[in-house]
Amino acid sequence: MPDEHSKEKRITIKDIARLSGYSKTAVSFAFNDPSRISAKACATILQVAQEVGYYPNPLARNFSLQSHQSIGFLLPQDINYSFRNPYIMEVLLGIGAVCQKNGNTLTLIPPLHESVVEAVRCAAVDGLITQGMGTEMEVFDLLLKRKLPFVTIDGVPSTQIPSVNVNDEQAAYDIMRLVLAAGHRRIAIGGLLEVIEEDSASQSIQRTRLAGYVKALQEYGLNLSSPTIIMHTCACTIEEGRHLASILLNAKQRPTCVVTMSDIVAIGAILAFKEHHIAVPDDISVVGFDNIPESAYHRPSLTTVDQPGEEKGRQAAQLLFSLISKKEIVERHIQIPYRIIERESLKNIS
Amino acid sequence: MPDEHSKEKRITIKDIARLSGYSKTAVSFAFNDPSRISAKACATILQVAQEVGYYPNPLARNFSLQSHQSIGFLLPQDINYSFRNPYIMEVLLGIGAVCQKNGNTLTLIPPLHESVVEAVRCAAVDGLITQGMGTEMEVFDLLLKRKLPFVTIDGVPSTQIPSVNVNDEQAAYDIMRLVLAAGHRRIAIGGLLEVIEEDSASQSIQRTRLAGYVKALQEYGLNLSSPTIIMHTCACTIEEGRHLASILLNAKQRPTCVVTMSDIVAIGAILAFKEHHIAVPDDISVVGFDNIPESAYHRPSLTTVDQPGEEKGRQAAQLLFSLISKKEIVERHIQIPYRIIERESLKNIS
DNA sequence: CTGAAAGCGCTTACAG
DNA sequence: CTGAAAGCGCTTACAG
Repeated sequence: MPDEHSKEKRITIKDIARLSGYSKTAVSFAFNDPSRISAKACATILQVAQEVGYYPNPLARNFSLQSHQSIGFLLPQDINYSFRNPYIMEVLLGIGAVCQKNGNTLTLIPPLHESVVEAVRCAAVDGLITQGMGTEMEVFDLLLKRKLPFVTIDGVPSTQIPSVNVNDEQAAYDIMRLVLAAGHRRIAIGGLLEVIEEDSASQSIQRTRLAGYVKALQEYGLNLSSPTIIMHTCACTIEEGRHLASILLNAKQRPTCVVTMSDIVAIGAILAFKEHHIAVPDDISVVGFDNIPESAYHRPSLTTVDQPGEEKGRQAAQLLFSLISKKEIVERHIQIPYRIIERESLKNIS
Repeated sequence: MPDEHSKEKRITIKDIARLSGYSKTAVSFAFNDPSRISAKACATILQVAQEVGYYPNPLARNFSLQSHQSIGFLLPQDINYSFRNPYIMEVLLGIGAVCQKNGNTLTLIPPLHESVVEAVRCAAVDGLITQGMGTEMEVFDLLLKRKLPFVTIDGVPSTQIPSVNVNDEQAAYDIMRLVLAAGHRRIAIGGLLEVIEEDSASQSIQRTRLAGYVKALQEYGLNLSSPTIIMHTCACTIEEGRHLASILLNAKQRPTCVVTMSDIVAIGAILAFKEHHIAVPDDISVVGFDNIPESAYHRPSLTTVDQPGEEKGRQAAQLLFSLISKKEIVERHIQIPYRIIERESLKNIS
């Protein structure tokens, strides 16, 4: 009986109004715009609130204001993959830093019940950033329907969709040229290519990069159908890199160079080669993409394409906040510079 | 005039009710519990919703259900520090994996307007996980007032507060003993110690670890006041590790071993020593804490305490979800095993 | 099976 | 300066 009123029943604005003798309006103003009420009223209200430990319920507040004070980062894959990729972590850091500066939280949105679409439906955010999502995904439709502002990172730039990318085709072209110039002609290409095979209408960053590879190959009289060019689909994880290597080990004609679309895959492949006593780059060369910090430390260090994940995250978040606040957007398509990084993992065999 | 009604005005449940000829109740059921209405009603409603691209507003839904479908991860420091620490990333991965499994999002909560308290006030989550927060923080008061379930990782276990830790005192004791057994007597200790100095009533994991160090030192007739023992406060970043090293370089009597409370600090220190041509471990030994992946790759590899960040994150998240759903909790204080990892960075000088 | 209505806890134009 | 009241868009007992 004594703690009858402490019976769960969380305290609301109503209680504070009653307790302080002011209206709910006044209580609300005390917290949000004290200048609208007298100093005395404000003091009394805050005092009472303090005593009973009241603070406006964020959920109700957000609902009333129709805002979440949070943006989302949509993970295209299982979190166990995404989060193990240092490149994604760099992107995350960039996004997070901007959120922090803007007083927002950052909502990580993994596939819900294994469905990205489902996750987007339920996402309680003011806008979101996608990473590595192809245009084939119905996700974008949904986003447009929900009128939820969003920005893609490593998506395929289409005029309607705000994006942050490096020039993927050019970067892919550059690194493939480097490989070819080093004398390699038997080349394996590893990337998330299943998308491409399945649905020729769909676009993805892998396809964009592939176009760059092809352009370079053609200059050397090669193409994807050439007998010395092997393509193999491969998700963006270290294990898949290992797996890719093991497959190549068993190929009749082993390639002299493996071109991957991700450092993490390249590193996985190198590890597997090592385990099978295949020396990189002496027996086989490997090149990556991203230039994650590990690619410099790793032995052999990785020849790769440097793209600044953190900067991409930052720019994407800034763009998103501009979209949310409906500021005039100067440019909805941001292109970040990349650099080819030559290190140890590519050997000149010419 | 033609697109008068497309005038922003997002569609709501009301519109679907009107359009479909059913009530809002029916529309709601169509999405949440189709068994409560006729198949025909459901089909009609879903059909209409489909056509106009309607889906229940998550914010309103959450508000009505009084749930966010999201848990928070409270970052004690600037995101630029937290996110650069691989150990934190491991914890994050563990938490994230459980969120994904439970169909929740994970809200990253950086200090809001540089205030952790402010951040907690505004956090729109069903519960949260803190990492590395001392008991001195008013944050816990607030959490209790808001009746928000929470779990601490690397906090100081107090009976009222659910926690996930290794046995920090014992682990610290073990590694310090290892250092002493290797013959070291001039020892520098680096950790976030300012808390301790400022407020002796406060508790923190650093203090717990320090107690372990002291216990080991005493067995060798030493204590924190011994002239050969140097303490230096040091935040948990690679730069601070560098800074710590530069200070020790200038000490009159250089220590023979640096004991840090974090691998990232240890690595920073080693890098700085290297730059000053001080060889680790030949000129000076360094030991860490955490056993982040880098500490195995790094040259010299790091002697350290292995604590599984991912596992800690996972357990903390599972515990939190249990608290939120008010399941019977078997154990509110989880202790995870640790291991001392002996590698290259500690030299035997006896 | 179906729907009118209360309720979730705030914010904020509006009138006084 | 102050407060009654509408509104944010859902969910869900409850009555029919």
